[in-house]
Amino acid sequence: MEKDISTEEKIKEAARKIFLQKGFAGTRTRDIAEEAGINLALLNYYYRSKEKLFEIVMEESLKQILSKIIITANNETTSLLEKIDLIVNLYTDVLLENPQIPLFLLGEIQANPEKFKQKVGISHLVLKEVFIFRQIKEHLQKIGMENINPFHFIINAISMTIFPFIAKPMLQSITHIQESEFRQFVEERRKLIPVWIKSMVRL
Amino acid sequence: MEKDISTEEKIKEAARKIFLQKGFAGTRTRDIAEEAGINLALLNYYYRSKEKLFEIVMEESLKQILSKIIITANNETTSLLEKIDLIVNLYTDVLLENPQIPLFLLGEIQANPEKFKQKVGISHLVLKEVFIFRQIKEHLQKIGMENINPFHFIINAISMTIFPFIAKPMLQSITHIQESEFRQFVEERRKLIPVWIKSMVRL
DNA sequence: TTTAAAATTAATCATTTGTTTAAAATAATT
DNA sequence: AATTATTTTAAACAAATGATTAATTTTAAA
Repeated sequence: MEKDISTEEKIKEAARKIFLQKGFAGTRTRDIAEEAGINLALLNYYYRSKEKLFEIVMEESLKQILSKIIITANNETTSLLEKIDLIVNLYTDVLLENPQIPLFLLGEIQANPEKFKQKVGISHLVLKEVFIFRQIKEHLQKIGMENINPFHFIINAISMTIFPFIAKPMLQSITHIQESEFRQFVEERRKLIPVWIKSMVRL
Repeated sequence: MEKDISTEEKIKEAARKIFLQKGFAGTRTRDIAEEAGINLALLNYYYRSKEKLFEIVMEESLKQILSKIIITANNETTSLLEKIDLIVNLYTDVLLENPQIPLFLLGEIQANPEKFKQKVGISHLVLKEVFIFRQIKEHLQKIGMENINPFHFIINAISMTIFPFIAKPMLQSITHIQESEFRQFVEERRKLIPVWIKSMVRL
């Protein structure tokens, strides 16, 4: 079936699985080797060090979670209305497939902020130039709410979409919720969040 | 000034500081000892093991973030309207003082779910018996939205309030946002979130 | 088929890290 | 003041862990 996958790839996938669950410090190279079904030395043979391997996983995860959304948010041809739908749906799709990514990324950055200062550093100004930012600003002026920071609504959409996935492990600890129930809950939110956001900005 | 603080307490406070930032696996007992300004052996002398010390920090953090909110949510004498205000304000207060708690707790649970299954395990049913749950349910019936899960609105309030703190390290990496700006942003949200929530449920 | 290169393995190394020990210093008790 | 209990310290231990080495096997090239 998936037998012709290279050793190199097998290691990266195993690393990804364990890094995402346990984080960098909580992961042992021996666990990665075992998960990948390879000899421990092959990890260093292909990737030099645990750190190098981690950086690859980290960068791919960052890309996975950011690239599409930034492109969508920056698209100048889609309206604010459709854009909200698109972003919520994009995140929901990615997170249903990779529910651990947000907690992994945010946790690693909190544990090691210096390491990421340069890596993902975008200037404060550049962020405000993302097109959706201007769209919200314009709309807020139209409805006489120009005094409110447009960033609030971006955070609202993202937080309501992502948070259930961040809280998932705790929710499962507290409530013993089933995977299917969780999925249904998220599918409901996929449709509800855009409605809520629109009501907030009177769209 | 704070010189008469006991060695035992010094260790716990140092442990708390480092555990919250680096997590259990990322923390070395030697770092705790150094932060506390004590001899390494004293850690084991007072707390037996790193694990025991960690459990204490963990439990206190859980209590810090959950106890007041649950009590508030379960109060039968405050209306839904004030309750929303209270919860958002309570969380904002706690998180401004301890911004790292959510990411710490959620990260540790994701890394080690089994450990917390029993520790914070409340039955699925019990959670639905928290009073605010019934209040939302009743209100939703009143406005003809009884088909929607009340839990959505609890998650909405919590996610919009907590998320900025969870995302703070990443926001700081990406945007180089100042501490004062962040604080102001959160203070704005303190007032806005209740308004948004109320508009969602037409209160 | 022979030879060179690449991939894999078992064993080992060096360092880190949680913990313990035994002695010394300090505080409390008689 | 003498004795006992408590606290603190420096040193060491044992296990864990990331990485390397040298030999072996497999694959590719000549």
